[in-house]
Amino acid sequence: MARPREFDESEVIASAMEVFWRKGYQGTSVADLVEATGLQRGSLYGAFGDKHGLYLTALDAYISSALDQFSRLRATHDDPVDAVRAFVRLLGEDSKHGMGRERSCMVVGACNELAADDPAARQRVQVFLEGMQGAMGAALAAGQERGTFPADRDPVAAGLFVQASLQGLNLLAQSKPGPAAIDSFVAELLRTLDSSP
Amino acid sequence: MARPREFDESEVIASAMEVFWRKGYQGTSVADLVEATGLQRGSLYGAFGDKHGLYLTALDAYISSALDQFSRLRATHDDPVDAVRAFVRLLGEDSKHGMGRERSCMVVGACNELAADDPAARQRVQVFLEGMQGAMGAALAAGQERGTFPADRDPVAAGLFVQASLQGLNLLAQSKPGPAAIDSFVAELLRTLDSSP
DNA sequence: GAACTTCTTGACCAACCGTTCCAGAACATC
DNA sequence: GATGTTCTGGAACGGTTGGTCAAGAAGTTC
Repeated sequence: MARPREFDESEVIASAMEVFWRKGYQGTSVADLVEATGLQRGSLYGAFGDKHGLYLTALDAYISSALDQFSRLRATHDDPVDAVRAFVRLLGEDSKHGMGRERSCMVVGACNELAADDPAARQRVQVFLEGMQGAMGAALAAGQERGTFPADRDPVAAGLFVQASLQGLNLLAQSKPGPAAIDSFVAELLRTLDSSP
Repeated sequence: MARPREFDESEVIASAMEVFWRKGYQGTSVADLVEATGLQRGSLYGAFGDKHGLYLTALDAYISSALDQFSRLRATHDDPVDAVRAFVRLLGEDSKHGMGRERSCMVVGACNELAADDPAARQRVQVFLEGMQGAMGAALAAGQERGTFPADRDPVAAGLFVQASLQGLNLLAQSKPGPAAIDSFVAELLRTLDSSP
């Protein structure tokens, strides 16, 4: 044994995630990371390998926190379909708050920037998609048993649809068309949860 | 008058658009552009100012070609709602073809990469959004008069929703979950065009 | 407290970035 | 064919990039 680390690894990851989230992978320089985390280059490279490794670690943290967020909503809502609704509303509010600044989805950023050429990043995107769609599909299926989601719909397809459609919020949030557009989008998306085929 | 240009400007823009579309703004180096366009740096800078200017030009070309694409569909379909359906199907097929390679929406890329810090790019994104949503809203409103779109729905809100939701295709295309997921998404999105509130 | 291991720090590096510049080529005009 | 203007090609530039490295600091173990 020898000298222990002076930093809290999870705090460093959180700081790095914040920067990568806001500026993207290519838009973030190592100097940015040094400033954001408070660590020097040597420590950063010693702990995470390189910039790419740190990005993947930050992306993992983002993904599991996003999945946790939905799990918590399921736990605090009796009706699983209400949990889905709450999730959609929550992301809509987030989009309005950040309004064009940093509030988009980090996974979408990873997808557009890296997924084509970077298998490791693409695998993370897939984990996120499958996890989110699985959780949503399960919630809607549970809703069917409770009678709160139309019995004649396919819960898996609906879960996939909701999850994918939510990406439209990125476009609306970052192009700043105003909160009304976001509210309209959220309302239309919620509407699809109530209608039968 | 003096020596005329040896290149076709619109061909150069098309080549540049292709590269920017595939690799993003920051992911594209001037060397890439030299290779793709066949022009040398001097000519490139002489004709378009700088990398940023060339990008904006390429983005403009992409946007007007996308708007044209929908216009053509309107012209070739009697029922305006069918034109919307055809557009959705077309983008779905595109997503399957490119499968994770280059086929995402260039505007979404611009949005994620530049819109936050670059007013000129953000303005382009807004033009695209408003143009697309306006065209879709108009088509759906025309459908209402023809009786092919439910009279009790808001065509503007529905147009915005379809347009924004289509961005979900980027996620599905680039994370390669397979053609079945894309078909499922397209089917669900088309379904929303038929159901009343 | 001596020895050993690991962490931290910051200077340093080669490679690449976007951009500039200029000499020479190519055309239009007269 | 001389003149003037623009375009082309490629060398060159300073700045930034991601990544390395060595020396000293800080613990842990015995």
